[in-house]
Amino acid sequence: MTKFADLNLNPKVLKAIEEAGYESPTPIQEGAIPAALEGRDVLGIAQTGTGKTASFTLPMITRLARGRARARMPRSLVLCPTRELAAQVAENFDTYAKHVKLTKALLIGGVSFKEQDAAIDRGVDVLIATPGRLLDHFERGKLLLTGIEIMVVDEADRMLDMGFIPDIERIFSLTPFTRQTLFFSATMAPEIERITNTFLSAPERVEIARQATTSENIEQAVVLFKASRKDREATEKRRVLRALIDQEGESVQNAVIFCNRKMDVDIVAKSLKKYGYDAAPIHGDLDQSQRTKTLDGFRDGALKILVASDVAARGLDVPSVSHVFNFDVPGHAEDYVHRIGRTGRAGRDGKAITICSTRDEKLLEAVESLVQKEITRLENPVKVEPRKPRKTAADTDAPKEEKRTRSRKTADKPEKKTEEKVEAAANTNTSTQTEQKPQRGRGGKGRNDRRDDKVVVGMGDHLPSFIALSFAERRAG
DNA sequence: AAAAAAC
Repeated sequence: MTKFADLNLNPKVLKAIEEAGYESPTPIQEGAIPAALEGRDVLGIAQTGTGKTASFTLPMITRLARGRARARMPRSLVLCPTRELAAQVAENFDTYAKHVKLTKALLIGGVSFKEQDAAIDRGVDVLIATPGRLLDHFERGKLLLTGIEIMVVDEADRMLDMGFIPDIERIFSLTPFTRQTLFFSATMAPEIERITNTFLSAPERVEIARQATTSENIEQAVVLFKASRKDREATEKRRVLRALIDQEGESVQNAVIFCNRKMDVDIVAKSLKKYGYDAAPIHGDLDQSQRTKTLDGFRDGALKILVASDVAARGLDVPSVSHVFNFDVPGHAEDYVHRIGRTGRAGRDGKAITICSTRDEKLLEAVESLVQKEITRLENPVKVEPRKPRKTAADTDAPKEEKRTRSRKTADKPEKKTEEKVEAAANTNTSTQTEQKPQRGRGGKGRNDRRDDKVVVGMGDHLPSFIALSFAERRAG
């Protein structure tokens, strides 16, 4: 079996690898490192979790260990689709370059330019960046890409999904064509194929068998969920989620809960917190310091439940998670594979439970045909409640709160939008919660009096018809 | 129907 020691890496890099506790390269590393060390282009087809990052950082450090960077002329460039991924790559450089003198800068959005500018001015060997911020620096004339010796494109298929390909092409065109290019993608979509044909020359192609289906040690289940009433769908769905978490009990060491929308990420996280769960949200509308803080807390075990958008579905290096819950069935079946791949890593067992609303059954079919198996149906852990009186105070309250959320959303205060949404969502929750508890009588117009539907409360029978509709329906109609 | 990424 090949050892790192057989790979011609810089002895100082080997020492750091050893200290990190590694001895043998993964298949992608074994395939990519020798070619990269020879200065050849590499086309790596592999997913996260295969050791992809080290397959380019190790040879890069070895090659960059000689020579020094000049001001504003970085010697190498790594492009990543998300800020978190870029930060992870930077950490990887720190780990393996700790015995080598190497300077680096992390150029990502959401943080101030000042420190980034200063680092570039000093001169860096490695620039790790998301495309938007990199081009921003370039356009300010702060950066020259003509000194790039090695360029890495990480997670190219995700860049494609996110519409970054024009940016990537532009960045390629700003670097010398003599550069070495290391290009990584999980799939080879036609557009990716085109890019590699244009910008790579005689690459060493290293392909790691794709996890076409999901790993065997992940137990998968789905709960088919139907709301008792349209306007209570969101509330009841959150309730199903809590019941599922409770049902798993102690076996939930840590979990990621995925939602399809950022707003739901906020609402679900807020709601879980309210009910005493240790949960925090992460998505692209939260500011960067918050994102970093939350993710760090989750990594070191201080936070138990991460409620996430698909920002966390791919590429995020979250240590093995015991559970993944899909609050929504993902809109793209492939994302299902990425999401549940957050659990069952490194041979450990994991469990993935998906909540599927009636309207998402088509999406579930798509998922099942992709993973090529039928996902075990789980009984809805929330028992059907005895029929409730048709109208309660909460029923008239809740839509009012929603209405407020909506009008606030249109206010021109973009910087506070997210915060207000959460706040409004929390208000919605409050009324929701009340809804499930027995109502206290209120000036003789208590619950019992209303059972016969005789007493007029709030708007009484004169409910504008749109109020009874869900948000989605209002928007659609 | 969405998320991500620049200010």
